[in-house]
Amino acid sequence: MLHVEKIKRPQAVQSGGNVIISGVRCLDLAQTLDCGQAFRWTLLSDGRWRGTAYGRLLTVGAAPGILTLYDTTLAEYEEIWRSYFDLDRDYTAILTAVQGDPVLDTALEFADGIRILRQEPWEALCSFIISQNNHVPRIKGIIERLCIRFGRPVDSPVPEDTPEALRSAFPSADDLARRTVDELAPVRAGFRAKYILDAARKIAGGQIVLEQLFCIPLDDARRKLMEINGVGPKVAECALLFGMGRIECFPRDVWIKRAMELLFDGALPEAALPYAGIVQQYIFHYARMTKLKL
DNA sequence: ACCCAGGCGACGA
DNA sequence: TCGTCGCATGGG
Repeated sequence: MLHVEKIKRPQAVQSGGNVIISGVRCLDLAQTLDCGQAFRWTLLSDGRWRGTAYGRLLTVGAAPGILTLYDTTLAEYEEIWRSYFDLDRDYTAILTAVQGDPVLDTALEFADGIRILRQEPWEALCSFIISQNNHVPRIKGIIERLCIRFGRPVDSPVPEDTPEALRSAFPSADDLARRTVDELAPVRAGFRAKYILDAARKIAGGQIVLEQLFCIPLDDARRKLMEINGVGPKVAECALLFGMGRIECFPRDVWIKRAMELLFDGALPEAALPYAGIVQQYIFHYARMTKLKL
């Protein structure tokens, strides 16, 4: 007997030069692109967002249940953006699974449109090396200057009004490995410059292969990343969560430490543990939005 | 002007 | 192993 199948997977169609994706749930672009997980997206005056990832420039807009990717193709959607926006993961099911704790539920109301983007591993690692002891606006500035100075031009058509920084891809580890601390000075990364170079060199030299860290045991992956000077437990956790799809990772920055102490008595609810990384981002966003103080 | 930030490494006890 | 301190810089 026939029955109407519930649409679980988003459906994408080409419409003129754009790709329109329907059946997209739990995606708020402002929350997702400006919640401190990625640093290369900007809000345009018309309400759309523009950013650069995987060497491509993208302009994206959203309506309830609909995501529109402008000036791109279904092929590029399948190659990059479907995974980037984590569209094959059922966030509704995750929200349902972790609900039940009154405090966590409050955080979820602030943040239930956040998705964990699947960023490039090297970009995530390098970005979170830069993030240490730093404010989000300044992290963005450093990454902008790094991309402008050392990144290669994006492999996409670039609209006229595009900010300079988005015209360049994130510089590869290979390209950065050849630079010196002095050459990085204009980026104004401070004491982090030497950390960026050590990371770039260990990856360019093959001592660390980021693609291997997607599926090996977590503690092995953590140890490997922490071979880099300037990568400790927090940065390693961020690289694994945001760059290598390890959603059980739980980076503890100052905001999360405050929230855990103040709101959760030190530990997440049991039901949240398999999705700790996603829940972490909900809590991070909630804590910052409410200026949570001890 | 001042505080502090999606921390980490070095150092001493 | 654990607490403390300096680090470069600049946004709010």
